[in-house]
Amino acid sequence: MQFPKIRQERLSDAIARTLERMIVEGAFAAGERLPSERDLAIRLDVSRPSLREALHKLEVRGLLETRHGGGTYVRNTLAQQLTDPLADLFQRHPQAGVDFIELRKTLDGMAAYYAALRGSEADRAAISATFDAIVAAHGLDDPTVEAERDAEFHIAIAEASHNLVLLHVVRGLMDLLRKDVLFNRDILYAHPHARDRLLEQHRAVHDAIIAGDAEAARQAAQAHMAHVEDVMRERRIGSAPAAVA
Amino acid sequence: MQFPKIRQERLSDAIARTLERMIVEGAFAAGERLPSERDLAIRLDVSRPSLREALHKLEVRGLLETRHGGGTYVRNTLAQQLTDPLADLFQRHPQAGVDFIELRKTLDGMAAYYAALRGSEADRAAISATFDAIVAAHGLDDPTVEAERDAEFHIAIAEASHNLVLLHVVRGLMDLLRKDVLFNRDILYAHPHARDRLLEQHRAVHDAIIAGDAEAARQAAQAHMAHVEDVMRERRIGSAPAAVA
DNA sequence: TAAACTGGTCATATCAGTTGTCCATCAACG
DNA sequence: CGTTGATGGACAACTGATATGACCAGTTTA
Repeated sequence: MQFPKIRQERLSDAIARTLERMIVEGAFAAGERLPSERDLAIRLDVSRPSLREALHKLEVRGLLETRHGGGTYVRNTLAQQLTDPLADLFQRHPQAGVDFIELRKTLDGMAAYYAALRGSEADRAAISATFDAIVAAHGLDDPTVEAERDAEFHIAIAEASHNLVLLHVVRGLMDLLRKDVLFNRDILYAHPHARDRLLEQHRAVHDAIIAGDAEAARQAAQAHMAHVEDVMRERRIGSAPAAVA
Repeated sequence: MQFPKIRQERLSDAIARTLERMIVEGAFAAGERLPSERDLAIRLDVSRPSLREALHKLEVRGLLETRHGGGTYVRNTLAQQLTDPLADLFQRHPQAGVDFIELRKTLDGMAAYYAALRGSEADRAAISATFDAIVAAHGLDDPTVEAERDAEFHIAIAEASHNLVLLHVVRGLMDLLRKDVLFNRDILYAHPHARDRLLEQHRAVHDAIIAGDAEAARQAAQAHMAHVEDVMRERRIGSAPAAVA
């Protein structure tokens, strides 16, 4: 029988992992200075030498840079430092990004279907609110705001489906997407014309759900993801995986 | 800004968690004697006092029982000891079992569709092998064997879909199912007539995939899960959730 | 019935982490 | 421009966790 060797994690590794996750999740922006070592140690409830050991590890990996007497700063290029196992899967399998979209086509279609079927007035209000936020973001120069509203729109639909397991899975996948490990979503929103197209697709999904037309909602959601899939495939032709993922 | 307190796990807790997972996953059956402390300590690559501390924790929780000079044994009633977060979700939401099946209807339909579309000769051979194992198990009195083959059949189909993300999600959900936290699957297989029906449905899925008929495969897989869903709903009427979950 | 194997206990050594202190550098302010 | 405060850098001493090794008591097996 196979027994796994037990490896106890060093405290400094646990600290490093926590700080890395906080950086990835946006708690600290690139270029931002971290709280002082003394302050961080108190907040994380660890000793300063242990914290310093962790900070050193992150610095060695290029995530941070420290200046004697000046503080500790977050460096750029964070996305590719991720260590999440699923992210690792995506990174080791260039095909996985397309697989992800393919799965989402099915899941989002299902979510839209049941949202149209079961959504309450409150659900429809929430979906409309997130769609209105997309429309508002559409007028901005910065495409990342619209991309973020996009994620919120899909979560609202999954919530309206009233299927807890689906919501759990969709949330997990969207959280991964938010970390930008699948593909650079900004590419998707880079051109205003492309953004116009995405907005129309979102509008179709929204209108079908509000109208209570389950099958139309499913079709619209799947058409939307099929379009995203096509863009994904186009982008991959001639591109190194690293440039996209 | 909110900072999580860092809590380093004790070695004995890590050992306990590993042993618990092995027990839950069937590495040790109820009533079975564990390897000796000296042997386990070597295999897990930890010291004997640390292992003993872990075993003591599991004994206090009722998972194990030790006899001076006689060995350490696995006790019964393990399923309710689970701490997996998703399992906790299911336990706190009696509706989640039906949600799970509803999601699987979509995921299994998708898996069957792509398995029929993309499956290689090796994939079809693997699917046929697992289906043959179901047929062989069908003739046995013990329905749990057939239920286990059922899970392997669905995993083989997900593998044949050649979508890594789908496979990952399906594996995760099937692993949860294997832990029996969703519903007592034995109910599903309790009556020979019910088992006959499930076998026919599996056969329809198998035949459509082997024939390369993607849409028929999807329909068959979804019909199968719709039937399971119906049985789930019937069983829930008049039953306390705990009796089923 | 004795030997081997098991669980039970514990002294000692080693290692990881904490506490506390001090030094060097840098930034802000008067 | 000098001083002060805040920052990173370093380390000795201490504490707690874990490992090593040895021995005792109970059970099983040959």
